[in-house]
This record gives sequence, C-alpha cells and structure tokens, in this order.
Amino acid sequence: MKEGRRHYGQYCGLAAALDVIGERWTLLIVRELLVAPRRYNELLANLPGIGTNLLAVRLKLLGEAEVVEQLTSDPDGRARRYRLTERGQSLRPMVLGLARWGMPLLDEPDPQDEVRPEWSLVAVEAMLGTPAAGAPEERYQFQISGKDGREEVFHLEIKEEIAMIVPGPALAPDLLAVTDAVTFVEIGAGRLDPLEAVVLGRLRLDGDSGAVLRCCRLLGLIPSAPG
Amino acid sequence: MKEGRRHYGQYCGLAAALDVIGERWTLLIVRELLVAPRRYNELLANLPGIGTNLLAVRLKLLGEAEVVEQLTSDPDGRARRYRLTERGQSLRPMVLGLARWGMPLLDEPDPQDEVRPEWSLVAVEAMLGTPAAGAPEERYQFQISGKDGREEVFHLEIKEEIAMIVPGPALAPDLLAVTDAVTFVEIGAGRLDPLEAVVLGRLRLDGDSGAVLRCCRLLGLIPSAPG
DNA sequence: CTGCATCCGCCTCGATACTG
DNA sequence: CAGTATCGAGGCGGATGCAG
Repeated sequence: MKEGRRHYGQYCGLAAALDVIGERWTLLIVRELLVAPRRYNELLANLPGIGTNLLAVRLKLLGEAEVVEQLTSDPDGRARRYRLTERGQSLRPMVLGLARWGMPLLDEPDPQDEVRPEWSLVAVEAMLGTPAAGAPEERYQFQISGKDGREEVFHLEIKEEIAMIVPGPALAPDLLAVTDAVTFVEIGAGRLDPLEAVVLGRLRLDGDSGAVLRCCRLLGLIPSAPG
Repeated sequence: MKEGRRHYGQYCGLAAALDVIGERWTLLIVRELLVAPRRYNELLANLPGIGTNLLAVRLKLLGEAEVVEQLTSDPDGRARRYRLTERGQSLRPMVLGLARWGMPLLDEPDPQDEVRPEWSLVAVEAMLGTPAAGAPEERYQFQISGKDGREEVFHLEIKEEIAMIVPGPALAPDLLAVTDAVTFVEIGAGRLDPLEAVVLGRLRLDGDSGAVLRCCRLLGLIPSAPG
C-alpha cells in the first residue's frame, strides 16, 4: 500500500481489503477463479470488455497480494494457469454473498448482456442458503448450455446434511435439470418460476417430483416447509 | 443499469451487485452507515479524500438502488440524515467479511492514514467469528479514543449465547477496555498482542482475568479452548 | 452553516495494435 | 498463447461557487 497506486489511506480492515479487491473487474476475476483455475485467454474471454492490459495489471496485483498464484506446469513456460491461493479462496463467502445480494437486481436480460454457463456454478452455490438439514442423500445434476452450444455440467451432492457443488456429471442423479444459462439465471433471480420455465419448454426436469421439490427448496426457489 | 453509467454488461448476480456497490468509495459509505445514520457532512468528514461531488453522486445512486434512504425528520428540511434501508443492512455480512479479510493486510500504521474510533464498532463485529457458545452472560465495555480526543463508547453484550454490539455504555460491565483507535486496530489486525498493549500502557483493562480471557477468545485474539 | 453543483487537471480505464 | 505499448475518453479528486 505504498505510493504510486491510488488507495484509501484508512487504517481499517475494509479499506485495506478494498485497496486489494475493490478496483474494477477484480472481484469478477476472483469469481472466474472460484470456479476453476483459468488461463489468461480464458479469463479474457469470460470477462468481455476488460481489456488485456487491465487484466494483466490486476493479475499482477492479485499475485503480489497473494490472492492468486500462477502455476506453470509446463516446463517450456506455455500453458500457465492462474489459480486462487488459500487466501483467495477465503473470499468465497463474501463473493457468494454479494452474488446473492445482486441477483434480485437482475432485470430483463438484455440481448447485449453476456451470460456464461460457468457462472451457474457460482450462482447455485450462492443460492444454497439453508444448510440441507434433514434432506435425504441425493444428487441433482445440472446441464447449462451457453449461446455457443457449449454445455456446463455439474451436480449438487447432499451428503451428511451438507450440500456440495461438484463439477462434472453425477453417477446416478435423482434429478436432471437441462436448460440454458439465461433461463437458469432468470429462475435464480426470481423472475421466472421453475414450473413456468418447464411449461415454456425452456427447462427440462427429469426425476420424481419429490426430488424436484427438495431441490427447489434447497435453492430457495420455494419457501422451506413450515414447522 | 441502462446506458450512461459504466457497467459490466453481464447477466450475473455478482456483476449486478458490483454495478451498484462496486465503485470506488461506495462500500466505505455503507460501512459508515452500518454504524449509524449520518449527515452529509459527517460522511464527508469520515471519508477523507472522497470529494464532495462524488459523495453526492454515490448517495444519489445508492438512493435509486434503494440501499440508502434519507430521512428528513426535521420539518424545515435541515437535519436530513442518510440511513441504510433493509436492503442496505443486508450487506452487513459481506462488509464485515471483507473487513475481516482485510485486517491481516494492515501494516504498520502510517501517520498519514486516517483512523476513526467509530470504525471500531465494525471491526469488533467483524472479529466476532465464533458464536459465543457456552459463554456466560456478561458485558464488555469499550472506550476508543480518537486523535481529536473524542471517545467512542460501546459494549458487547452476551445474552443467550449470542454476542451483540450495543452503542453506549453498559450498565454493569464485567470488563472495561480503554484504548485509542490505532492501538485497537493494531490488536485486531494481529500485529499487537493485547497483553503487550497493556504493558506498553496503550490499553487499560479493568475486570477480572476470566472476563479478559473470554473476551479475547470471543474476538479471536487467542485460540478457542481446545476440546 | 449544510447540502450539494460546477469546473478543471490528472489518472484510470477500455480498445486496438504490436511483440516474445 | 500471453502478455506489453499506446492513446483517447471518461471517472476521480480538489477547489470553489451557490442556494436554502
């Protein structure tokens, strides 16, 4: 926090945090890396509008702050990826909290807006409010397709009353949800009822109705059962 | 999120949140209002460097986003204060989380840095990690003095295994901690041991040693008792 | 005196071009 | 593929002006 860069100059934890992760784009970079380690160009592709110079500056700063590290697995220097350090991972609850806080702000999806199926992972994790108390051990698989036809596959696994996000398909999913990224976010934002999405043909749900209800409840899409 | 202002253009909760509270100074304004409703000039005084125009712009935007509202209690229009709405209050866990995340980043206090005793309220709340399970019902009073001689008084009340921050003095505090804002933050940042601060004469603790230990444990200053 | 609005210099940001 | 260099536009910071 020396001279040169702009900083708040307050001896306060929040100000110190914002000096590191408060600048434009920084938390979105962290969001990307919360999903998985990424290459430089992957980050550029998933953060349209950032400009390559700024991404380089941010990554360097995040590296100095030990939030991000780059692992150069390949000996010839190519194929280096950026990954969150432990300290970076510890930003997860705050990032998820902000993501949840912002979801109701989402309006009609603008066709100009970017939507990536990878973000669904973070969205689902943010929606996991209530710990899955008393829920049976089961697996809900999600297949979210992007505009370019790519499909992100992950599943939610409930084990010992704890729900976990796991990349990739489940072995024997009790529920399969297939949709596109826009529909998925609209449902998460509360702008679209899951049932309505099914009727509109924008969401396909395979599984028994009990699993559907439990999954929706887990994601806060319908109120938890009273009493 | 229409044209005019700069925005991320991502259909994603986090991006939507950052479009509202991601700009410079905004979360620091929220921090100020988390402590108490404030007047325009109070905000200006507690946020050195912001520039009055920017504060006005931020407050207007926060108002439109329904994060902040102004209450004009006084009929003649004077004495209008800014206050967080319910939606603004719901940012509290994320702000506290970021404050806690940033505290270890605090280095040697720069004499140029601003330190305000009001921030101690947020700092203490951020340090309250573990719920006070099994703790006896007692009250720890804090008196944090600023450079200008003002003193912020509040106390921590443990009731039914829940710790609460309450502004103002306690009725019969089991512990009284008197210090200055810099020392307080340094202790919170883990740069200064409470015991060392007492020896240096920068912290005065009145109360029995059991209360001191329980208070320190509650604030994460010493590891919780094992087992 | 409080609560802003206006103006201006500078620094950050965003887009494009270019290099190892 | 992974950045660096450059430059125009606009956000930011500080000083000042002004109305209630």
